[in-house]
Order: sequence, then structure tokens, then C-alpha cells
Amino acid sequence: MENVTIRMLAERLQLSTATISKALNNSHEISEETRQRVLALAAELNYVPNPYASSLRKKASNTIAVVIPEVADSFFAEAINGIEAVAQEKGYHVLIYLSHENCQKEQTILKDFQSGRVDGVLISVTTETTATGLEQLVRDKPVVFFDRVCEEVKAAKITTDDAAAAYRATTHLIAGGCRRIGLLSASRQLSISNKRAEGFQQALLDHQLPLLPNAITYCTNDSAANHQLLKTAFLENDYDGIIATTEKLSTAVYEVCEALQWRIPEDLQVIGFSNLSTARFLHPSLTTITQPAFEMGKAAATLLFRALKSNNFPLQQQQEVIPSSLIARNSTLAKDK
Amino acid sequence: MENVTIRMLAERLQLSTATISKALNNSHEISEETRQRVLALAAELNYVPNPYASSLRKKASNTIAVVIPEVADSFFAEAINGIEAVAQEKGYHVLIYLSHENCQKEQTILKDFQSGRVDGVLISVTTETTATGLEQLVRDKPVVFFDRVCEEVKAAKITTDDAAAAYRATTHLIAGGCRRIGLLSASRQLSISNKRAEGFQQALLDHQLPLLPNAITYCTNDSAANHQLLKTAFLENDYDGIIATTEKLSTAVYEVCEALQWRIPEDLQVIGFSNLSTARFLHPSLTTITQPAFEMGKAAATLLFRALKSNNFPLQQQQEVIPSSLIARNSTLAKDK
DNA sequence: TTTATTTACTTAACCGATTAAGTAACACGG
DNA sequence: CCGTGTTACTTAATCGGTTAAGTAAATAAA
Repeated sequence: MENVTIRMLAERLQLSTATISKALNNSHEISEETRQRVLALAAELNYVPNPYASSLRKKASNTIAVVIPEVADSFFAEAINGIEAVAQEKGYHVLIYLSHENCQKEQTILKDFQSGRVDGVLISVTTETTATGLEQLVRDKPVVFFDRVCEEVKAAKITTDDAAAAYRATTHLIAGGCRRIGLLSASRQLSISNKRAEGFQQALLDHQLPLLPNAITYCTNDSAANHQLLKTAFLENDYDGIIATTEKLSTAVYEVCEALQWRIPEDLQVIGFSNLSTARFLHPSLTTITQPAFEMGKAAATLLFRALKSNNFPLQQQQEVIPSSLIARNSTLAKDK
Repeated sequence: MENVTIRMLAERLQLSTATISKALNNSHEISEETRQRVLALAAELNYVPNPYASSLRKKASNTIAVVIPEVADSFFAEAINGIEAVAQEKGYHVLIYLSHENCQKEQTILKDFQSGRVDGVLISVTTETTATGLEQLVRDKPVVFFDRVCEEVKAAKITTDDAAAAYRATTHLIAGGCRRIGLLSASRQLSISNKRAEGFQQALLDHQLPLLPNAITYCTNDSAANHQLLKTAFLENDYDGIIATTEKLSTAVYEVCEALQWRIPEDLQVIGFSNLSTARFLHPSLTTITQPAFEMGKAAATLLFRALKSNNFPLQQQQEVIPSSLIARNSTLAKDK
């Protein structure tokens, strides 16, 4: 059972391969009758075109890459859903690359994109990422950053209102009576981390609260190390409110509180950036800043496909900020927003 | 800045393209000196081979496909992690396809694999899947089923001890005093669903408990519909214990209990098949059957790569059952296992 | 010294589709 | 009846690597 090629169809029908190709691509050069004969035989022999032959010739792969730090985070899982939905609709294929929060791995992945394997890239960078390699990529190919963007690089970006969200979270804690608020940050470099930190600091300032010397704890990618880090920070600073800026850190807070026997929200009010669908069933239910993950993925993909369709689309100038929402639950004391 | 090709390297070095290709592939036919010159120039010009040209010629894509119903389920998210880890190590690329629990979409996806786009497939089927199309796929390509396998098809399979796990879950509920136990099933067709149902029934039998006429509720893929379905089932059957056989259904139980104002575990003990890392922080913490998702992904990928490496590997006969574990928490009353 | 073998290349076909350029047959306006 | 279009194809080049087959020169074996 050899693979069916265009040449086999051509031989069977006593036509040239060119005719077959054109017939399959609905070229106007082909008569309706011939077209039908070709389609009929193709269906009969179950012909499926070789994508690599076509990609090679057309210099287009109908494939996009999604580069993310990990999948086991509901934000990314939902974002992939959004991306894939758009891609499937457009007949594109999705290559997934996990950088595992490792800048080195990310570089290796980016390098591969020089090959023409993908027509465009959707990326959410690692906590360690610098602009290296990204500028080149953006120059070479349509790229859309989503969520974890790289500030220094001029490119299309889909983000949430990070500073505003952190500001709201902080205000919410203050409204609930917190005076010694800490922020758990995933990265010193990540612009969304810094924006969240800024929103946090601005809110403190606006409410005449001092910024504790150790208000911001920079966490690592290692959960055991984080656990220790948080424990120490909690004990040393005696926080009464904490903002966890990632989902992983949110659950880490619960773990550490359990270990320290701190009660939430009595001893520590907690608000987390998280898309966990089970946030409302946590004990206590977690007040969250929830990002529109699916929509962000969809928006990023949509932008990318617009650029892929018309190459005079000014992709690099596109910026979209999709608002997140604060959902007040029992891990904090303030009512509503 | 044109794309660097092997031909360009050849011209610059006054060599043939064949020599360049062989040099880059460390062929013994090439002198060490020439090889170094080629590698040096390749590095200097930042040459990246075109994967489609090479795939076309070699009839191998260095790409595998992962077909799953969705990503927003921690089992699949973790499984992807395992798969990707192995793939990255082997220098393979991973195409993700989401069937969205839709058999039709799945068929379309499978059809695409006839094209040679991927060298192998890892698949976890939808709740509606029948053998159609799968047999052909297995005949044509290395395929490994994981978790949601298709019984009728003879192929490599990585599963958990589904019947045993359900048996244990049922026994656990009985030990906690339950007498009217219900099981929430995701599918009538899925073999893992049926095995779980079997384990459930066997446990009831072994403990001299009658099988309620509506003991098993077959759920849909629509969460709103499920909500209604569960509500009705709960009210009509007055369960005192429930086994949710998927993660989605587990959280659905929490939602319905909240809506009905049933207390867990006082009014209803709950045990769920779930890989949620936050299960222990749910309110109440959820007793789970936890599958080794990462390991299953890894095992499936490892098996596939073994088949890709040596084509006389009897892939279709491979079966691996990786045990799951019951983690007793507060949504059930029995101590430990 | 002659023949065989090895080394280090080159030539050219090939993978399977696409497409620019060419062509034969026929229609049509003048 | 001629020239111009149009239709419906074919021919052949092309995308960028890979590889079977060929070759010239150097080396080893007889």
C-alpha cells in the first residue's frame, strides 16, 4: 500500500502532474469535467497531499509555534485552547514547545524557527528571558507575545492590565484591613512581574502605606526552594496580606500557611493571580485576579493569522490589553471590589 | 538577508552540495579538515537546515502528534509535560491536536496523519470514539494510546489500573459507611469508563451491596447539561457516596453539592479521579484517585520512540499498566486506604 | 610495477508538490 | 481568411536537502 502521490493520479488519468495539482487546487485553468475526475480518483485512492513537498515549494508550512514555559498552569492550558481553536478553524497546525522556564532551552527553540518550520510564533517568555534572540526572531517572522511579553522588543503583544490588576488587588487587601502587605513575584526581569510590582507599590503609596523593606519576594522556579523562601519571608515580615502573582505561587501560599499553621484569612489574607477553575472550592476559597486566558490565546492567534494573511499588516505595532477581573472570595476580608 | 542554504555554503567553499550535506551529517566520507571548514562557515552564516526539504527526501519528519480531547485537565497537561520532555530529549517536535471531545474532529485530525506529516502518534480518544479510522492509522504508523484507549484496536497502550482503582475507591466509600453509592461516568463507550464501572460493580458485589438501578450516571461533554443531570440524579437517588471518574466531574460534584446545599462528606462522600495539585486545598479536601500523568506521558512517548528507532519492535503488542493511587482526604470518611 | 583499495570528493537523480512558460485547439471579431 | 483571445492542458524548472553511483588521486597490497 504505497503512498498515493500526485504522480500516481496523473498516470492513472493520463494527465500531467501539473493538471492534477491545479485541479486539486481549484485552478480556473482546469475544466470542470477533468476536475471532477481528479477529485473522484483522489477520493477513491484516499489521496492526501504531502505537506512537506508543498511547504518546501510554497515556503509556507501552515504551521505555527506556541512557546510557553509549561502547560501545567491553567492560564497556559486555557490559552492553548484559545489558540488551537483559531488554528483549527484556519487549517493551521500547532507545534508546542515548552521552555520549562529555562532561558537556554528557549534559545534553542527559537533558533529552530530560523529554519522555516513555522510560519509564525506565539510566545510567552520564561522568567529569565532577555531580548537576545527575540529581536532577530521578530525581524524574521510574524511573532505575537502573549501574557509574558518582552518589553524591550518591539512586537505585537497581548497582555492583561497587569499594573491595574495589582493595584486593585492591593487596594482590595487594604480595604480588608491589611497593613503589612507582601507581593510574591516570579521574576526580576519579566515586565509583567515588574508592572504588577509597580501597581502594588502605587497602591500602597496612594493609600499612605509604607513599602515594607522586604515587601517583594522574588521567587524561583523550584517549588521546594520557594517553599523555604516563603516560609522565611512570612516569618520575618509578619505579613497580614499577600499577593501571589502566579498560580503556582498562589497554591504555594496555601502550602506554607498550612505548614506554619497560619489561618487564611484571619492571620493572612491571600489574593492570587490564577485561572484555576477550582479557586472557589479551595479552603478557604481563593480571591483571584483572573486573566481571560482563552480570550488572550484567541486574540494572539487571531492577530498572528491576520499578519500571515496580508503581509503589509503592521503586526509589530499591535498591542492589546485585555482586562482581568478580581473575584473576591473568602481568602480576603473586603467585600466585593 | 536571504535564507542560507546548503547551496550557498557549497558555492562559498567551492564544494558540491553533496559534500556540504555529508559534512554536516558527519559522514565518514568527508575529511576532517573540510568538515571543520563547513561547520565553521555554517556557524558563521547561521545556517539552519530546512526541515521540510530533509523530511521530503528522508520520508521522516522528526515530529510526533499528540491527540487529546482537551488541555484544560491536569491529567492531560501533565501528560504533555511528560511527552514533551522525552520528545525534546530525542530532538523531536510535538504537534498538538485537540479533538474537543468531538469524534468528527478527531477523524479529520487522524486523516491528516496519512500525509506523512508525523512519524508517530500518541492519542487519548474522545468519549465518543469508535474504532473507525483508528485501525487504519495503527496499520500505517506507530501509534501509542494512553489513558483513554480504544479496546477494539490492537495497539500499544498505556493505562492505569482502572478497574482496580474504581474497586479501591468503592471499597473506600463502603469503609466510610456509604451504602448508596453512585458513579459518574464520562462515556458509555470508552473502555476506561467501562472498566471503572466494572471495578465499581465488582466492589459492590464483593461487599454484598446492591447495585442501585441508577447507580451509574452517564454524563455529557456539556458542563451545564451535566450540572442538571447530576442535580436530578443526586435528588432522585439520595446517594451517600459518589465516585466521579474524571476531573471535570469531580469539580462538578462540588458545584452541585453547593447548589443543593449538600454537605461533603456529611451528606455525600466524594472521591474523584483527578490530578489537581490543589485537591488537598479544596473545601473539603478531595479524596482522589490520582493517575501518574507525567509518567504515563513519558512512558507513552518512550514506547513510541523505541518503535521509531527500530522498526522491528513489536509496538502493537506493548501494554503497560501504571498504577494509580488513592489519596484519602476529607471528602470521604474512611481512614487511609 | 601493476592492481586493488581507500579516501575524498562530484554528479545527478530524487523526494512530491507548485508554477512559470509554452502549446495545441478552438472561438470570435473584423 | 487572418489575427487575437481563450481554454485546457503539458513541459520543465524549482523548493533544499539526501544519497546512489561515479571518479580521480593517493595508498596499500601483490
